Amino acid sequence: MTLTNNTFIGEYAYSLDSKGRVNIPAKFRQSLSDDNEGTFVIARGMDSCVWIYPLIQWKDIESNLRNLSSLSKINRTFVRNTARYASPSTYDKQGRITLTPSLIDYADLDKDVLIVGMVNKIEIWNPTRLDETDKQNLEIDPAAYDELAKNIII
Amino acid sequence: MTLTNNTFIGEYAYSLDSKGRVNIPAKFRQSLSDDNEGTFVIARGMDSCVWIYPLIQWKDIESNLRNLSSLSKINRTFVRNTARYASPSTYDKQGRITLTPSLIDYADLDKDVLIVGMVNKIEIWNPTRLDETDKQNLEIDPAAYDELAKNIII
DNA sequence: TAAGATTGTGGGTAGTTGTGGGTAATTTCC
DNA sequence: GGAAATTACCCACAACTACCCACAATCTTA
Repeated sequence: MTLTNNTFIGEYAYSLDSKGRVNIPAKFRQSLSDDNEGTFVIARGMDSCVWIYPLIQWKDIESNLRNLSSLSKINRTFVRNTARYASPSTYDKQGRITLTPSLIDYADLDKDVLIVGMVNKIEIWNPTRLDETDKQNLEIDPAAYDELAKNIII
Repeated sequence: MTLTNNTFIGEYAYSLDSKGRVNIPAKFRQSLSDDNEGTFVIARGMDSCVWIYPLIQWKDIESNLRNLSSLSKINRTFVRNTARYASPSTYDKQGRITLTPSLIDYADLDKDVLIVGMVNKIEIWNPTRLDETDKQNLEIDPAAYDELAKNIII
């Protein structure tokens, strides 16, 4: 049973093989709508993890970047930082995508990885790094949560 | 897998040979639409790097430059600086374009170069120069940066 | 419960890609 | 006009990547 198209929830323990491939959980693949042509775009996450977008979602980001004039320095920096670490990856017959060495290095990925559904995108983590990040986040400012509460009903 | 036509993302470590040739990453060449006839226009970047446009994109820029009245001094300067160092370059059977000595000098390129996809164009960097530029950009106004990011949901 | 289908993981192979260098054609300069 | 330098085109090879097949474990279905 899939929820909405291009929507990803849940957590999976998978493995990264010697060729830099990770399987995308079957449930996630089923959720990916056909117009993505089996393609994701992998990029640097804002935490030390890999972000995986459905292709059409990335195209949206891309068209926004396209409208930023390179005359302005801040625009150039923003476009560069966003586009630089991104690359498309179509899954193979087995449902795996290939990560770039640069991203594997950035997210400090080893054999065992954790795949996390983030609703509109997917995260790939080194389990240890995620633990650490979780612990740090316990110290999150309660006031920040209150602020967030204004924007979302759960 | 290619994204949209004439769209370039990702980062590649390539090398500039003794004849001033650099390979254009295969993914970038595949993204180049046929009406470009395998031709790019190389120009001075606004940072210390080389900018590479698909031919048809450059033609667009040309027509924009055409509309800048030469009555204004800044227009004249801008048009001159943009047009002056630009030159077309068709890639060879191996997928390489030849850079002009003047541009190699401007971007301070050595053997090892970094090729960066900037969505609508390509940048070629001396890796050391890019590092330096990255560091300088940390001093960029965070508020302005956030403002940009706010409009693009990533 | 048993048979069949699906899913995650590993590895082999053929084609592609990046890089170096050689030779012929073209241009530049005296 | 001819020599020197530059440029454009071609070939070769090593490294890498995409694609294919195989198999075990799990889930589905009758």
